[in-house]
Amino acid sequence: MGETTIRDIARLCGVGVSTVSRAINNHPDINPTTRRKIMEVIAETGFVPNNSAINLKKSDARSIALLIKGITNQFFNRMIQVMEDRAQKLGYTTILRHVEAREDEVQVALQLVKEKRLRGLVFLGGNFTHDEVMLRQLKVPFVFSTVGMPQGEQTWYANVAVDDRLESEKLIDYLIGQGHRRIAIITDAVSVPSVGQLRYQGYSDALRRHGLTADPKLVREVVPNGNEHYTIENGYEEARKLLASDEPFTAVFCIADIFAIGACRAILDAGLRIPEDISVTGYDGIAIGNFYAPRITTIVQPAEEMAEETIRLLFDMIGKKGKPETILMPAELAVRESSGPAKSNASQQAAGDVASPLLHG
Amino acid sequence: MGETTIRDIARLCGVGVSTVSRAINNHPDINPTTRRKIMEVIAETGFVPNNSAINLKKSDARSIALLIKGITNQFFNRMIQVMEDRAQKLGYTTILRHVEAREDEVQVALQLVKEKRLRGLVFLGGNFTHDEVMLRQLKVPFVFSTVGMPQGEQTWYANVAVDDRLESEKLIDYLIGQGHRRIAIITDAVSVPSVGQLRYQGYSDALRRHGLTADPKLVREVVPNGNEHYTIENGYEEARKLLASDEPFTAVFCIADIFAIGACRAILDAGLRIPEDISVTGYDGIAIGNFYAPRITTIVQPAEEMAEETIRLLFDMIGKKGKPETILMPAELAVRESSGPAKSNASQQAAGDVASPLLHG
DNA sequence: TTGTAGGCGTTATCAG
DNA sequence: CTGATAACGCCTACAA
Repeated sequence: MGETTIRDIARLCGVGVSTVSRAINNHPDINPTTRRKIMEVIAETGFVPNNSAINLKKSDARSIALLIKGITNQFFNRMIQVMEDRAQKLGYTTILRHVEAREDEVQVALQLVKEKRLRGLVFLGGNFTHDEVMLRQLKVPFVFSTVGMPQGEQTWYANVAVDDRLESEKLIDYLIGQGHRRIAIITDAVSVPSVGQLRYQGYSDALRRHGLTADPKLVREVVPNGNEHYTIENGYEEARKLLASDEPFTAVFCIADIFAIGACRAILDAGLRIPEDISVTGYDGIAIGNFYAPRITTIVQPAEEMAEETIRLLFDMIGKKGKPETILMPAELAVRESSGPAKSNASQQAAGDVASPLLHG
Repeated sequence: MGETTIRDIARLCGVGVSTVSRAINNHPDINPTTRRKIMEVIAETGFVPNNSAINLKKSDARSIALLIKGITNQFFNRMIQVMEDRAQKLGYTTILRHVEAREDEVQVALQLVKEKRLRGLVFLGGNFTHDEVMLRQLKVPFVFSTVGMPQGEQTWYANVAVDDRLESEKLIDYLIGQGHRRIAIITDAVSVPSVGQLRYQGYSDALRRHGLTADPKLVREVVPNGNEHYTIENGYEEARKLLASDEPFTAVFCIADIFAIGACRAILDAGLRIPEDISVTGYDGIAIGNFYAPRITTIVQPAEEMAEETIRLLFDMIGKKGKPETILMPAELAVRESSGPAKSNASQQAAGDVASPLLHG
């Protein structure tokens, strides 16, 4: 026997299928008694309508989807809440879809739009190098949010993000202001368009502006292990290598808080102090960064505001009122406990000596 | 114009729909030339088959679903990887579905089974108090994994979990062995069936066994803020209240690592040292616990093994070879930096004095 | 090797 | 108010 269908219910109640359908969907023109009776049978039977059939039939779903890349990115949680709330107020249903690292989000989007008859969608996170041909095939409005984009570059699609490059510069400016000159960076691939690249550029720009230059020996790219780049372990590992290289530095800029936490642990494991020996800074403003010991100095992205702008932009486009815009939101430098003034050269040398035995042991 | 369909492609290629279908699904009996031509047109057009229609049609999908409750639970990531891998090796497709805190996972399961013609499913996390009537309506095999269940209680459905009660006892035994007598607990609702309850019972049992008694003033239940209980913030808040109460204690058992991290921060903020003044322990064994400063002493659940057992059990049931079993896996007590010997009563008092000004200030 | 037709479960239209 | 019936887009016998 296959699953129970709406016809079984109809037969059981001695009514037509359309009547059952009306009962299920709260249609107005149906006898309350009939309705009650049908609902009773449905409850008894445990009948559940087949979603595929519903989707297939429906032409207008009044729903949007949120495609989330990077399940572990705690930063998105708050944004999702806000977006769902706003969409609901506009009478829309929100479909959440987590996209695995190996999946292509545009491909997923294409499928989902067909399957669920979406009115629009939001890409949360992920790379921003997309196959334009595929993207063009998306016939509904969409917004890239929190994805980042090359500074100044104009795109034909909507984009809400923090100016990664600028904010990184802000952070490096602060470190330089604290007397740091040898500043390391732990980042994601700098050679492919990504937030990693943008944040690296900001770092590099800021150094140059101050007459300094990015020392390749202080630039560490995490090696993708498995399919998730942004892990504590990766941050730990790169910081460890940095320390083991004996290259002197007084601060390390991690392009994600999650890296910063790993880096902190590596530094502590090497017997060094934060921030007295080495300052550590992150980027993102995730919750845990403010609970770590020491609390992580970072760039806090305005999650709620970004979520609101994203939804506003999307619905402007859905309502034909708006065109794709690029919106750059301001972020905030939160100076906390993991950073401070650079130590003098002399003591820096001493710290290196202390660390060495541990590192090579 | 509606979306392109398989018929449009057929017309464009001057062939029948079944030929297109065959091309798409890699059927053997089709002329390679025809096939290539069709694929070309599909690529040009950007045609994507409608999933709803496919699901509706299919009677056998050879797929299972993983229903994940608690998006933030990093502990699940590794388990999911393993499960997907094993299922794939068995020729099955895995569908991942994140269940929001407010959603009922059984309801979601019921829908999904119909929609996707699932062969079986796994519930990852969530409460274990389920509507048995609804659960019975699930006509495919399913396994609750990492959900926990009352000790010794036999269920009619399959279950893979760590013996939460026993493992908690183990942890408390260790603390008592370290000389701790006043041990606080930060837990989730103890009055509803949940891992929070089980772990609380283990705590309480262990104390009793040692002739101690659980002091209600040292039992803190997190207050659900929003819909996610397991947050760092909640751990922080309860620890803060505990400290503010001036009730003396030398250790705190947090029933989740995520609480432990919050608790650590609260203790450090109060000017106390870990573990010299207060020992902190967690439960779960999530990655970040081992990178926190101090590293968190905890119960490490065997993620991989649990995942394997879950899949084995599920497929035994799918293949009619097996019946629902309850499998309790052993977990490991990882003693790390956040716990140590209890301090003597005298110095404990002193610490209280130090902390007071900060707490009441 | 290819095309035609029927049906998957639901909703909407249109008569009764 | 209620009940047939035709789509929705795809797959799969079955026929050619």
